[in-house]
Amino acid sequence: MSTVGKAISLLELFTVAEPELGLSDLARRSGFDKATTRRLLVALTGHGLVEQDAATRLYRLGAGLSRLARIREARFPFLQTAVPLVRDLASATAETVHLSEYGVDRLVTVHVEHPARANRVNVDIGQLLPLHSTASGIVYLAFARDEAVKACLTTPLEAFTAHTLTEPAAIARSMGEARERGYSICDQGLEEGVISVAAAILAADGFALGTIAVAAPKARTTAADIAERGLAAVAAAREISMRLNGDNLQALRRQA
Amino acid sequence: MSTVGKAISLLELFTVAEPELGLSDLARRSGFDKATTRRLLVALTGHGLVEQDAATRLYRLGAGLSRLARIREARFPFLQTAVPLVRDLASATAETVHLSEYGVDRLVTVHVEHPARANRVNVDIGQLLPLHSTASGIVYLAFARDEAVKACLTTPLEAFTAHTLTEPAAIARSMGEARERGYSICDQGLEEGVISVAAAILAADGFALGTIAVAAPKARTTAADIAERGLAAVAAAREISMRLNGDNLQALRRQA
DNA sequence: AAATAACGGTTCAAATAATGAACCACATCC
DNA sequence: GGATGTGGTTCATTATTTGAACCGTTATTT
Repeated sequence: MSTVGKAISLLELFTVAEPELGLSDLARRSGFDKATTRRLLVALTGHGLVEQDAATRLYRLGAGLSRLARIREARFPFLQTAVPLVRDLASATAETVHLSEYGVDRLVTVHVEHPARANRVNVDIGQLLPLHSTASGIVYLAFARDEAVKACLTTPLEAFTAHTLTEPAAIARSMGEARERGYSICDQGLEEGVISVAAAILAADGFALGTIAVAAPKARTTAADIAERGLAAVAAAREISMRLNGDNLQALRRQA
Repeated sequence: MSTVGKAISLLELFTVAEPELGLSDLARRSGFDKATTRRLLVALTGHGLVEQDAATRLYRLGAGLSRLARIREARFPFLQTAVPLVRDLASATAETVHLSEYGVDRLVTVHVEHPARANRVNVDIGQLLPLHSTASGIVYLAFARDEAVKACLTTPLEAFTAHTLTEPAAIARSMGEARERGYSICDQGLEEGVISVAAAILAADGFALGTIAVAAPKARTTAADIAERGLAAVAAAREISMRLNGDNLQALRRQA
């Protein structure tokens, strides 16, 4: 792995659940030597991608990341555009709604709205979603470039639950259904007792760039709920796509 | 420079004004060899910090940055907390209001609200503000740790305009005034014809972590405007500080 | 339409930067 | 007091990065 890759993999150790980590901890988790880990952290800190708490000596992600993310957002106002519609969908469904964006053969959760009820599906910001075992992933693949689909289906697929589809053929079938319906359904593919629907958000070229998904406890979800949420997700995704691409008709080419 | 530093300095070439750059361009601006530049870009792309447009082959900042920035925000909800108050201050003053956060001996502009009028001060997201020649910088220093102040005042200070203060003693005086008033005033320190006021946002330890500033064309700004904006900025900064630190009284220790 | 220049991307011997075992100093904890 | 945990540092050894020269394409220019 390149030195740069190592440095970035240090950044990836920080999560919502554990946003601050010590040097030894980082070294242990990354598998790098303590000296190496520290040198990388110093380099990252020097550019503001990591900060060190003056008192606790713990490391955390730095302000430079906010800066870079905002520059990206200025070019690509994905969050800005999508968040209001995620909120609307969340209040309409009273279930967890999460927004993801494609990045390096996975989907990256960039926003989440949780309903104000105790029994709900919990999704963390920053969580990484595999493509083959989530509603978001399936619908993403359904509207993705062939290369991306091929790349996904030719690697061995992990089974997270007894329900996870790992056969390329089965996944292709799911994708086909999603393409027809406009939304995907994933029944406990990543976690037992969770059922999700998702719709694809399209870039100007007509290919998916991200997804919007509704996740709910299976116990209280009926077939009618699924259909209703699916259609609502499609409407939200379509609206986000249109706002992103300035009503460009090409955006709907594949979804039509 | 470490390889990691080089990779990050590539990220820093992207701005709001130029969010997409080609390989040769990046190599030229960074001063790295084309082969090196590309290897770094590949490493960054492999982790989602950079994306390459499939059609134009241009590079841009990647979705992974949004992810990391959101994880940071979850720990440190600076933007989430501050943006509404930035908006309020912008509509109250009808001038440009910008929010910055400290990062590696500069302030990083993380949010901006522009008034809906043609003649205004324009600030870009991601813009880096020097500490000695901006209202934000002065008030930051006024409430910063001694080390940070020392680090700033012991390096040679650039004069951006004829009005820029570059004497450590003059800057220390400005800082003192800012500490007394609660807000700083910077009269054309960075750009001719622009006058700004700023107030410090404090962390739980009582030291500044960022600033909120109002910037306006000097031509239409009276002494009364300055005082009014200053007090409004202080109120906004104090509110943000309190919300961030959960009404923790310690937050006001130094501002009291 | 041929020539030129600029683009993105690749190669491999040479040069340079990264590595990690052993080492502090300090803080708990038993 | 001894054992184990931190964060941080050193420097000979080692592995990675480097960049001139290369290729194939795609605009410009003549």
